Amino acid sequence: MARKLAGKSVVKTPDIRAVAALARVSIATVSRTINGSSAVSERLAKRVWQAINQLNYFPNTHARTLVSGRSRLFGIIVENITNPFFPELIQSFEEIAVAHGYEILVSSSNSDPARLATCIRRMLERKADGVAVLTFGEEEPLLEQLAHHHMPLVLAEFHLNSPKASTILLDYSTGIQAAVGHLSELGHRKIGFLTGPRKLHSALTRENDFRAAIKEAALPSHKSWIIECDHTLKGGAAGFTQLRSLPDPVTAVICSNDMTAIGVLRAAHFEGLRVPRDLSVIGLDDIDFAEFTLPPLTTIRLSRTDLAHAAFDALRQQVEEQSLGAIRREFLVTTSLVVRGSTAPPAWGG
Amino acid sequence: MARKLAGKSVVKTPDIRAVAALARVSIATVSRTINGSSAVSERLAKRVWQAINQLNYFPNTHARTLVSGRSRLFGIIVENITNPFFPELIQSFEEIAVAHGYEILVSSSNSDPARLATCIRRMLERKADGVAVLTFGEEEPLLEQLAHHHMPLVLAEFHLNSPKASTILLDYSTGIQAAVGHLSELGHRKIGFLTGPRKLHSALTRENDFRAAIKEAALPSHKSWIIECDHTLKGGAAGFTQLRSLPDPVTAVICSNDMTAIGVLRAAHFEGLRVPRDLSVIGLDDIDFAEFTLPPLTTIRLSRTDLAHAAFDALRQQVEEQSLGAIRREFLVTTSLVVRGSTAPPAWGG
DNA sequence: GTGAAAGCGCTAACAA
DNA sequence: TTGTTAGCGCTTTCAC
Repeated sequence: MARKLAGKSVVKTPDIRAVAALARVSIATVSRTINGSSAVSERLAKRVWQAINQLNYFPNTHARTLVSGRSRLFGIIVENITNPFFPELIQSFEEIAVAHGYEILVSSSNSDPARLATCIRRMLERKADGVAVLTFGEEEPLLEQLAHHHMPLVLAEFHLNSPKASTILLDYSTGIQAAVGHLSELGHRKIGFLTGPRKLHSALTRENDFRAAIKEAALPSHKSWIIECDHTLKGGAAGFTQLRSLPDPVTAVICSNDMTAIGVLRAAHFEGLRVPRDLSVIGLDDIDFAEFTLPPLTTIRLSRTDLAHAAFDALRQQVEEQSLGAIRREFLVTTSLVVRGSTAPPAWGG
Repeated sequence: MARKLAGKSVVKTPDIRAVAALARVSIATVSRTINGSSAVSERLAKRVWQAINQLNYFPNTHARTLVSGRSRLFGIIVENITNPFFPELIQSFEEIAVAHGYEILVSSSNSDPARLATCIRRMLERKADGVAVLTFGEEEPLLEQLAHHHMPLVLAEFHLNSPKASTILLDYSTGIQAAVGHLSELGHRKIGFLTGPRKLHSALTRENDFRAAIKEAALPSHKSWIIECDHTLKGGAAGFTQLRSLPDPVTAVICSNDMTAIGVLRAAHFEGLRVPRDLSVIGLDDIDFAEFTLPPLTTIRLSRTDLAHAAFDALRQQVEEQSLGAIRREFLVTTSLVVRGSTAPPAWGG
């Protein structure tokens, strides 16, 4: 039907039959040669590979998926592709996946349950072999749906009660403790915290780890020193303003992510405050930009490559491990402090 | 085989036959109802939809693709997902695509021909219905391969001689002229330009447009005022250093993209220069960050949503338009100047 | 070690 | 308007 178009015959892309014909073998032999699924004599294998190269043949993944039930497609759902942390994460995940012969389906939920529902539906329709849910969010009810379809899953910071779900544990406390320790050594006593949206697990965990670190360091704390922001640049700027209006301002602030911290840097500048002289600022993530802010941002590094690796490994184990039982269910990714230029001893107060 | 696992029978995801059986119609009727491909009586359609909902059925896209030859998959290849311009672009493209029932396959070439080859191969294997190549690059030879497979294509700034390829023209000159005009009005006479890698079409075009604008404004020009950078933060910083070492330094600089400009901002700060008092800086792209640099970046805006729309429309026309001939082959996306805080009259020289 | 043949779930041509 | 049926390109029994 599409073979003749305006009288000009169109070359059809070669299929397994064309290869078989050229190599003078059966299509089964071609399939076996490509997949290495069972032994093929060297003589025939050679002829097959020759034919494949000659025709520039590659298998139709859809046909393959249809019969084998495996798509070699991994989904990755992130919170917000517009926060540089996530592209960097996706980039790592893609590299690893492609190196292992997988393709990826990217979606961002934008912390919107309706959008997440669409994402999930798309993953289901495309028959992803597994999905990494790196939204750090509060949309668990929806995830039940994925689990219900027996979709291998890996979640950040959340346990789903499904035999096919594993969890990546994020150890923020190591990095946060280091940050509080660093500030304390510098002489700061009054340290604020700009959290992310509290509906996010990750934000809540970070906040709790901060509280614990403050307590452990025997530093004073005050309710008004912890302010809920939204992990965006604008949110950080707004948070700063709120922080400054306090009767008894802090001398240092730790932010739930780098975007927030960068927002603070900017707002501080506009209000005439010099960082770090008048205020020390620490971020969390260590996005590529962090090194290029003014001043360069001291931050708690959360490795994207570690996270991507953990996510991919978890998924692959679920999918490829037939020895059910030997599967690792929990993966740990840790954090560490990177000291740059946005922290210094307090100029006043202390 | 997978139906019995540890003695527990697993529910198979429903197929079209299950729906047909439940609705007491043929599978063809189910297919027709879903696709609206030909009229189905209301009575039966209602029964079908009921069955679909009851079973929570959705079609298997792979089977669909196999028989129809259409995957409803669009590829998008970008230059570097780590430059915030591209995630913002991908986000727009994804939104539009999903709204029209398409899925997207994201890849980044990193300006590496070998990687681009892999990307192309992946698009071909997954039988993308079309690919938007937004690498702004110099990898045309490879694209011939895509064109050769009759893959509908849309390219930025490059004409491919294929009946299935269309082009998005980027009008940088409007924005660049405005930038030069703005600087000139401010009193600047010596304006530098930090280009991107010259192997990129876009970088070369921007540079040429800059030269033309300078000429038109009757401003002086000097070979050493144009420096090749690489569109990264680090590259911008390096470019700045080079610019400062000139015997007769410029008072303003336009950068080929925002990343470069942000790198300049940072390097200038470290060398003790104040922007914009000592140096005016203009970027290009207007990434989300541009508003949050110190000072906020004056920049030439290139709309991601416009670009994404153009790319999607171009692709969709190629794929869905059967009336060959009525297809638009060229799309135009324009640029404009956004004045913020990184430009001011020159303090000295002028 | 190799080939023949039965589908995977769906669309579309053809019949009724 | 509806149903029957032939594949789409591939993997995987099952014979040989």
